[in-house]
Amino acid sequence: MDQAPSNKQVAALLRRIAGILDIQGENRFKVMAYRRAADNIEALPRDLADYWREGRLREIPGIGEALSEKLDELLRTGRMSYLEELEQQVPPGVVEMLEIPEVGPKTARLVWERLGITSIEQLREAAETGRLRQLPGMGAKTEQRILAGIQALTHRSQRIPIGEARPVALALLSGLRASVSSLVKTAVAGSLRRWRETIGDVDLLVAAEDPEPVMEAFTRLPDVAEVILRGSTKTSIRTRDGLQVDLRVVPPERWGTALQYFTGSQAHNIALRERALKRGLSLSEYALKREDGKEILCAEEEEVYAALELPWIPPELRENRGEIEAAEEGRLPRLIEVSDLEGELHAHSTWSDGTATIEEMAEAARARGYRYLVITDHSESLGVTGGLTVERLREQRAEIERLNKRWSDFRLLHGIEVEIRADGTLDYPDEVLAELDCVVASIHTGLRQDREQITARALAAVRNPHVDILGHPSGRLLGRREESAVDLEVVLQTAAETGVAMEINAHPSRLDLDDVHVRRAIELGVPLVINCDAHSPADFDLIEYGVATARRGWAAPEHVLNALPLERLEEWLRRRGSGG
DNA sequence: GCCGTTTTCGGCCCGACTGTTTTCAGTCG
Repeated sequence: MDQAPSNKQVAALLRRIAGILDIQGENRFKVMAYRRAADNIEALPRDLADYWREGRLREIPGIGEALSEKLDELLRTGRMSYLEELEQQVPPGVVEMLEIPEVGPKTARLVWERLGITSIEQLREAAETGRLRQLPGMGAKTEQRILAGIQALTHRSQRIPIGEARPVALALLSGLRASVSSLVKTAVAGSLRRWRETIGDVDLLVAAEDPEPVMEAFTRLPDVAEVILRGSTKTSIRTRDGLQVDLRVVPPERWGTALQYFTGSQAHNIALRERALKRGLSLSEYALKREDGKEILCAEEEEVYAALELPWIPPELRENRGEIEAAEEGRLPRLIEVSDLEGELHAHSTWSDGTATIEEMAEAARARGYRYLVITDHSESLGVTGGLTVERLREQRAEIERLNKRWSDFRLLHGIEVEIRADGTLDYPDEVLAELDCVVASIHTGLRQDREQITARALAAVRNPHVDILGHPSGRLLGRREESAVDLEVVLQTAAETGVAMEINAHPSRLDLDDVHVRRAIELGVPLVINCDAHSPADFDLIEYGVATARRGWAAPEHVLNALPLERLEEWLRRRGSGG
């Protein structure tokens, strides 16, 4: 085949196999093995084809003999005969039904075999005309649930960027705290607590002696549009803007096991429970249970990990990507924190498309305790942003020098976010870039170029001795625009040679680099910068999203340039040779 | 299907909620 399938595409094929096997009633552990392999392949920092070429497929967790042979066939020939064979056995429409919430493999198989239904549309008709209820175990309510599921599928609530989910979750929690006085503890759990870049549904956890008034208050919050299910300890609602929120209430003495469990990830929890079993313990959200049935209650999360002979593991690492092994061996990194940061290296002002003056931006940065700020307005060719001509750029430098006379505890540096043009050249000649303290090079246009072309552009910037940082390297906008076709592996390897830093753009619509490539960058020795790409003083608050992404990529302060004090940062910039 | 400081064979996380049930199966996370 001319182009190797993407990791996402391979994962989709494996999930398709899992779905068919599931419908056929295959061993559920076999089905799970395919799904787990799909998850692991999707989380790889490099193309599966790279591992294949290097003969390292079986080093990927969850890939054994059978799967490596199937993947080898796929990568060699572009086909997978096992899947083709399976697809002959179950109609595609039946597999599609698995996408419907409330419809699982048993239901899909039942309606197919007993009623000959082979599409979602036929399933809808059968539910509407009351034909489903003639099947064993199915009644009118199940028909309604399936119809609601099909409805939900058609305008399905996609995973939303964390930047949209987090404020909603925090608002619901504070609403709950305001209306119930008996809450002992509250927390955001699930993927939000792990700071995943997108959120499927929001998990909230409350410790209280009596769950009933909490449940009651929760379903009455003003933002609640629909109560999906209402139990004694678990309630799910949908907010007006379509976000599903699950609330669990637990007794305070069981808070530790509950918070651990509801934080996930599922893969991390499974690994932890397996570890518990090896120690003669069974772990659930309620307690650790010994073989004699005696419960060990954990009021704090630390106690859960301690019982399993592990140090506490930060939520951002809980993806079963080696964190349990690292914890066991005392190799957990000291993850970077917001308070480690000394400054910001990517900020705009009214000189281009920012909303605040350089002075206002500087004072805002200084008020946060930063020691430095690099002003990086847009370069000339990005016309819509009011990009700077060389002449304006030099006027800006004078302004920055003037402002710098005010502070002894803070310093403005003069930089640029220079456009990497569609032909791969930079927006300013080298001698202009050489005048600047710090150069961020970014791609904003021609993002749909093919892999070869756009990678060549990124490489040209990474190889330019005046460039210090590659800005938002993948170009993605979460929920709105896929990443460009750029070959990040090649870019990172080249950056490791030239010493150019990669940006972790903290804006929650970008989070670019993502966690997986942050970890790869660290592995290759590429320096990182966590930048807000601030266009206003309020944007500095977004830094927590960037720090969380860095933490998910196992970043420690020593991996991050803007954790350096000013003097050492300037030294680094001077050594880069862009200016200084 | 995978995997191995109890195993190369025999395990593989654990529980809530719902509906159609009179004891449990299916789905979800």
